[in-house]
Amino acid sequence: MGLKLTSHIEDYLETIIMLHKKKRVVRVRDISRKMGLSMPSVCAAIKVLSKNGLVNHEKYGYIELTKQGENLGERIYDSHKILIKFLKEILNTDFRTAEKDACKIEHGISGNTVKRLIAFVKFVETCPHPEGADWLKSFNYFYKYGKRPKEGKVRKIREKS
Amino acid sequence: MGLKLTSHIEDYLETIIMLHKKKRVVRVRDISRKMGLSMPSVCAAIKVLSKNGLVNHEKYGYIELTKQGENLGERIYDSHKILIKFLKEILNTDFRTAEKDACKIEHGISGNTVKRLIAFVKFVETCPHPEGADWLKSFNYFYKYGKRPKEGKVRKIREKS
DNA sequence: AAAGAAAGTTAGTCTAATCTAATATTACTA
DNA sequence: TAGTAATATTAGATTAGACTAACTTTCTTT
Repeated sequence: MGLKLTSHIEDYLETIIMLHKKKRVVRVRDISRKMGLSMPSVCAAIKVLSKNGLVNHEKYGYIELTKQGENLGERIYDSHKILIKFLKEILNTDFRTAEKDACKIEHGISGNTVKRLIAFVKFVETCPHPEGADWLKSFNYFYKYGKRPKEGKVRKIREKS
Repeated sequence: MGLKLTSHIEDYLETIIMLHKKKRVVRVRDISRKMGLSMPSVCAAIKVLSKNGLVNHEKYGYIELTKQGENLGERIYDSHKILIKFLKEILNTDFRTAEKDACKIEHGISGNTVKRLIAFVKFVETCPHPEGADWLKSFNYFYKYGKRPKEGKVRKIREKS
């Protein structure tokens, strides 16, 4: 099972998955707009995806995901989502930064690391309240003031930059 | 302050910083070996770094970092270290995976996210023992068994794959 | 100090990913 | 349904980053 895609090509696949979830039908133009790339660039990428059996596409038609393409795309998209979650909900970075960073990070990261990250996010989310308050709130306090909150000290801390 | 480097060029700079810490003197061959790239590739990269005022290099000579190159390189290297720390010590991935993943992740990640990650790692490390045992051990238990350990249940869990 | 080995450079090629301009097809609308 | 607008494709250029082969310089060893 070779199938070596570049991270750029994976980006296209991920975008197709995302569009597919919303639109049911995906065209070159949609991808082009979403990714901010020219249509010829998209065309070229589609050809590569097609050659690798990840999409079906006949000239001037819609772009359909094959089963394989859907599987791989979902996997990539899952990494994306977990990263976003980690960046936004745990590190508490702002939305735009999280999106930008996730895109940079997600490719090439090993499956195992993603698995661990997923577990980690779950672990943190289900964390009991060890310090008399929510664990994540404690982190935000820590980030802001450089020290841990005293028992019962944490209220709401909104700090996004 | 423009100075737009590609992530590949940043990789070279980071390698130079790392070598510099150990060897005091850095040559093309060292970089080539460390990165597993040909010497001509390194030469080309050095030219770019040189044009951007990050290294001084005269033909057939050693490669010296300028002040600016050192500053930027250190910054990049710091991100690298914090990522490694997060991957290895918190997510508990094995050494090789951590190194590989850190390389993929580190470029393009925003300064703010790195700052938050640094704080996060510190926060976790200084975590009191809320569950009757070390927090990270609890995570490893959670990763392995999919549920939180009961009070006083966590011993050593070595699980690296 | 001369010869051979190691390191560094130059020249030229290749691939991936982008673009613009031009052309072709399909869709809309008057 | 004919004409225009939107979409898609092809052709061709550019850039970055890598390579090999060939050449030059420096180092080492006898």
